Amino acid sequence: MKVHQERGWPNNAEEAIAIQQQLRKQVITTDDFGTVKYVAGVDAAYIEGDSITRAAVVVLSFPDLQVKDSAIATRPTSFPYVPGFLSFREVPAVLDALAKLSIAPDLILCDGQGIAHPHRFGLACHLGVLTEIPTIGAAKTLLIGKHAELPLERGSWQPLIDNGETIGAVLRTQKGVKPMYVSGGHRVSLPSAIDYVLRCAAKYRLPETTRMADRLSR
DNA sequence: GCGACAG
DNA sequence: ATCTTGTCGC
Repeated sequence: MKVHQERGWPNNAEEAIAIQQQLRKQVITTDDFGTVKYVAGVDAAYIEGDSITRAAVVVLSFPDLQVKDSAIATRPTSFPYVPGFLSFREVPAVLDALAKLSIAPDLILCDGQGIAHPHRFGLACHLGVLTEIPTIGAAKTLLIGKHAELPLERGSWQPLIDNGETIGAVLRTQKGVKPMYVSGGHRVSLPSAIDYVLRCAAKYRLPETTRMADRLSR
C-alpha cells in the first residue's frame, strides 16, 4: 500500500514533545470509518542489542480473523526507549512494513497506548495520523490513569481516568485474565475501540492481530 | 524530593 | 523489548 514516507524525526525528547503537541491536533476522537473488512496488527522487536528494529504487520479478514497478508521491515533503531515516546522508536519500521502490504487494512490495532497517554498522543495516535488509517491502542500494561477494579468475566470494563478525564478503558478480554488497556488511536471512538479489541481477542487475552504480528516480528 | 514509567 | 529455569495451577 501507499505510505507517505517523508517525515521529520526528532533527535531528542524536546523535539519529540514539540512534534507530539503539533500532531495531536490532528487526532480524530470520533468514529470515522466504514465497513471493516481487514484488520491489521503491528508489533516490533529489537535485535543486535538495541541497534536494529524489526517491525511486523499482519492483515486479518474481519470478523473471521484469517491471515490474508503480512510484511516485515528492518531498519536501524531510530530512537531510544523513553516512556511516553515509544512511537518515535517503533513507527519508522512499522511504516516500512505497511508500505510492503498488498492489502491496505481498514483498521489497525497497536501494541501500545492511543489517547491514554501523558500528552494524549500514544503510539496508536501517531501511526494513525501519519497513515490516516483508523487505529486503536491496545496495551498490555498501564502507562497512565487510574481505574476501579473490574469483574472477572470476559467483556467487563472500567473507564481509565486521568485528571478527571476518561482517556480509555481497562478491558477484560477473557475470563480471569489480566485486563488490557484500550483507547482510541485515530478516527476511532472509545466504545468502538473496546468493541473491536473484544472481537479480535476471540480466544486469548491478546487480540489475534497482535499475536500474529508478535509471532512474525520474532 | 519520591515514585511511576506503553514496548 | 530482552535476558532466562523452574514452577504453580487448571
